Amino acid sequence: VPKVTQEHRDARRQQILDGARRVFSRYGYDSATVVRLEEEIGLSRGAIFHYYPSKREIFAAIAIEDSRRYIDLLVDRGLDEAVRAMAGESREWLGVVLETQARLRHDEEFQRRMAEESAGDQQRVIDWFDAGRRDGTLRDDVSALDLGRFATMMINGLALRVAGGDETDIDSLLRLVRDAVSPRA
Amino acid sequence: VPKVTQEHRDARRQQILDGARRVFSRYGYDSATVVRLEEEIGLSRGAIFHYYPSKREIFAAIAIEDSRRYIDLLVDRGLDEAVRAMAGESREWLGVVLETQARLRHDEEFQRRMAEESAGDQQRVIDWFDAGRRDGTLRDDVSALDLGRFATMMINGLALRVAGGDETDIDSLLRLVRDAVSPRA
Amino acid sequence: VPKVTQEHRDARRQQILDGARRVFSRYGYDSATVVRLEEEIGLSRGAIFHYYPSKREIFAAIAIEDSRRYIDLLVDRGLDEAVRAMAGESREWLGVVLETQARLRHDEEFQRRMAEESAGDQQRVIDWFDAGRRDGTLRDDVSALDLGRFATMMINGLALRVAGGDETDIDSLLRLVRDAVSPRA
Amino acid sequence: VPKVTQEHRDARRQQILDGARRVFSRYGYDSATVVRLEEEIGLSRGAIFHYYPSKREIFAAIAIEDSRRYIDLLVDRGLDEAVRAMAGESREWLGVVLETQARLRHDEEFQRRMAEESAGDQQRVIDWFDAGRRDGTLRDDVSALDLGRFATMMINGLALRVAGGDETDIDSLLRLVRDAVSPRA
DNA sequence: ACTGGCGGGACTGCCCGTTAAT
DNA sequence: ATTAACGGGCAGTCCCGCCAGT
Repeated sequence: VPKVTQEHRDARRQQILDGARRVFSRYGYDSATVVRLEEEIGLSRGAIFHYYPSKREIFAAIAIEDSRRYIDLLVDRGLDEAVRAMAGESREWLGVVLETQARLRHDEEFQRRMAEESAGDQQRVIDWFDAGRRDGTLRDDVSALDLGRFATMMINGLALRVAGGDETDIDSLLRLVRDAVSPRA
Repeated sequence: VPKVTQEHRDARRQQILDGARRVFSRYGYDSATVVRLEEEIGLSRGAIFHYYPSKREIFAAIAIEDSRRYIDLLVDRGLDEAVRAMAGESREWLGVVLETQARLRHDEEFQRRMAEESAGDQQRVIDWFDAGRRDGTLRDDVSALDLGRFATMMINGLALRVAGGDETDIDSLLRLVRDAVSPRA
Repeated sequence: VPKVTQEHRDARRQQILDGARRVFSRYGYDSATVVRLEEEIGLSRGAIFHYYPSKREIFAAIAIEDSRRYIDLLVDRGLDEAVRAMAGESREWLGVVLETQARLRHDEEFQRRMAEESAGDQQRVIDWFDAGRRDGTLRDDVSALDLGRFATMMINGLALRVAGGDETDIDSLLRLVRDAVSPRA
Repeated sequence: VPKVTQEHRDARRQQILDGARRVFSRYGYDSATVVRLEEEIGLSRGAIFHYYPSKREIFAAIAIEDSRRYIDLLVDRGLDEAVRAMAGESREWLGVVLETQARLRHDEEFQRRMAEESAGDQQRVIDWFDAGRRDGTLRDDVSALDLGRFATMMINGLALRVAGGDETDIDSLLRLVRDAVSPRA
């Protein structure tokens, strides 16, 4: 009769996600073996698979959590702040962003999973860009959809840089990005 | 089929690289098993490992070949044309670009290998941007190095999009990129 | 079958060693494939490699176990009894003695492993011969070290014979050995 | 139209056997890969397999050659000289003696091959010991067969020592052996 | 709730011998 | 006679997930 609280369960799930995030980021999905997950998380195989049915599901949960966090950042604080925040972010998070892209490319099942889960999130991004176009802070000769695509490309490209360990002059970068999306003189 | 001409050997090596590129791009490095390589290349294990000592070396050879091709494109035809060409490029190539980034992040040995191999290539990119700044086609309030970084980020971000199968309005994208790197009015 | 007693684990380890000994002895180290180990031991790859990290380590464990047993025999019961016991021994044990010699010759890593492990055992043999020389049961015009070497050569040679399946008249052999090591008239 | 002499062919066969002996002795039968044979012999795969149908046959040829040489030594020069010569012999030869014993134990096909080939040789050894018994240089209370067995055991044991790289005081050893086989006072 | 023993599939790379070509 | 490309089998071992046991 174990009888544990919901809080305990939630804490365990978060413990698993946090440990797993570090491992996925450090080694990549395939080299993130279950043994490494056990070590980093501090729980046994059995416990981990008690909360999540498979390694893939653990990764999906992390991917969704982090993707949502990135969109919140953009919508709440704006592109400028979002880029700046990301550049200063932990390499763990960025590593997961990129690993997610890799899974999306190669794992159809995972692709479906994420499409379902993040449909609403995509819309929030487009809405945000649309609002910017209407209030004059963003150029309106390019569609909100294309602006969104551009922003995502930037972010992904940036993640690739930072996660790869390369130096980046964030101010120069922001100047270029701002000039790309601002209304033309 | 021994005592064969150098042409034959070169053709075989290219056959291996071309088949392997498709497999790496389609499945990712780890899921590109040797069985899949055999099937796609059309040669047996024995033949493949006769020409390359390991799967890793095959991948490295492809990565170097493709990286060089991407830089040639930029230097010879300009950023605009390069982006346009890439967007229309085969998903195989883009897949390898991204898979290369992933290996760079997780595989230190591979990282060293590539650093040695591509030292000169990096310089060519910076030189090209420097020339653009001096003849007034690129803005000069941002260093050539930072312009190069921005371009690489864009390219990588684009690769991520295209390889992921997403639609992209290339003209809108180019307008944004051009406005980012052009001299301010 | 987890959370199991220490007895269970010890029994499993012994089960692995006993099965493996038969296979190593029957086929030799290289031809003792993991499949054959699985069959003879009656456990899966997963189970076997759960207890020992590699085939080499399994062999080392057996070699150490058997080497110790042979020395105990000599020290406790004397050369005469030891030879007699060995000649009547299972071919498994003798096979391992010889396979150990082979590994020692070709596998430097294994050589180091065994040297560390059996340093003390070598001394026990020399001490035993030294005691024999002093109490007059062994000749004293040859050093204890050389007597020990002779005995080991005998034993190994005998192992080679018995393991090879050849008949041996053990009484004749013992007469020769006794006359070799006894004090001269 | 190659047109080579019989001398050329014989030289090639000897070249193969000599190189292969070194490799078999150094690495053991299984780890003596064909690549290593090629390197040490200085001929290509094709050439080697042109003269011998398989690796196994090369080894058998060496084993027979060396076994005959060892018996010649005993019969022509006596036990004392034979032991002394062996102890000073190249480790290559001794290595092959032991590797032969290993093959005999594990490879039935090889066992048959050698039995056929060396039937006459065994008889020569027994005859030699029988002669020694009759002319009084060897004890006659032990059969020639058992004396032969003892000698072979000693030789094999010695080979094991020397090939293993251990030091041996050959004079002490000879004293022990001589006292074992000489007529009792 | 949590542990860890265990099964069995799959991976890369090595190895021997054949054979087309010179 | 000699080369080396090539096929394909097989080796060790790692890895995920299941489930018996506490």
